[in-house]
Amino acid sequence: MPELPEVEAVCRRLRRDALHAEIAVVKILRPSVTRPQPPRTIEKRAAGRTIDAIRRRGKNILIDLSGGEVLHIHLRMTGNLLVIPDARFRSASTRAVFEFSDGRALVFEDPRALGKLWIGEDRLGEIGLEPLDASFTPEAFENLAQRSRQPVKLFLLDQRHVAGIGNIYAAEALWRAKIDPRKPIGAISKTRRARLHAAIVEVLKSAVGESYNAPGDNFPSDVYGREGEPCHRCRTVIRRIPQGGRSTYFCPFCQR
DNA sequence: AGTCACCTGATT
DNA sequence: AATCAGGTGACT
Repeated sequence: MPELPEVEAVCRRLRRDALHAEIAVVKILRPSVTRPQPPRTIEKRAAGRTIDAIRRRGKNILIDLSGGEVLHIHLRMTGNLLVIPDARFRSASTRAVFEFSDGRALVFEDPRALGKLWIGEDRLGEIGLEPLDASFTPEAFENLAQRSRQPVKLFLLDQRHVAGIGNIYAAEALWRAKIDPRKPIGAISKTRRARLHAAIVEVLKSAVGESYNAPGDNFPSDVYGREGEPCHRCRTVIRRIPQGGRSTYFCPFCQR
């Protein structure tokens, strides 16, 4: 599921469904998802508390509990968080259950079990700018960009610069801005970097709405996953290349 | 900047 | 059987 737009959609649904709920019992069904924190720590410290607020920072979900505790969740590749009407309806990929006192439950679903849950300690580290905040101005982006020599695609995936962009939206934003993903970001013209800034905001904003209405899998894509298919602008065949151990999709004609 | 590790499931 | 996957952290 999750890049910023999907994580934001999860947060909005949780605000709708889970706010003010009281957590009665917590069950970590797959201990590895809390590593290196012992599952018991979460089970004990979250039980009996009320959900006061849901926040998002990049792709991280922060759930404020009564008494000042904070539950942190990262969905990684295949995680999802949702409220189910009956705590007994969990599936084979349910990795943690937060049973509410009214019988409903907040469940952490994750087929691959790569996601992470922990309580307490803030591990956000050197997290970057929040791309949908007013603080993400063209100037703020320009200041980061002009002094980096990283290939622009890798720069966008690096959460220390801008938080929340992943493999799909990095590809989509670069396609929109007509930039070669391999080019060092510091070597791109100021004009094109401004176009990239705008493309990032546009792509993320439009995806937030879509993913709230269609929870799950549908993401809009002009290039991502379209290797061998024609570019929507110029009909050139979309290419796939490895970058940083992952696939980058781009149009070799438009993006130069 | 590349490679592996963490995991499972879908697809070739 | 091999490769790929919307992520990231620890290595080299």
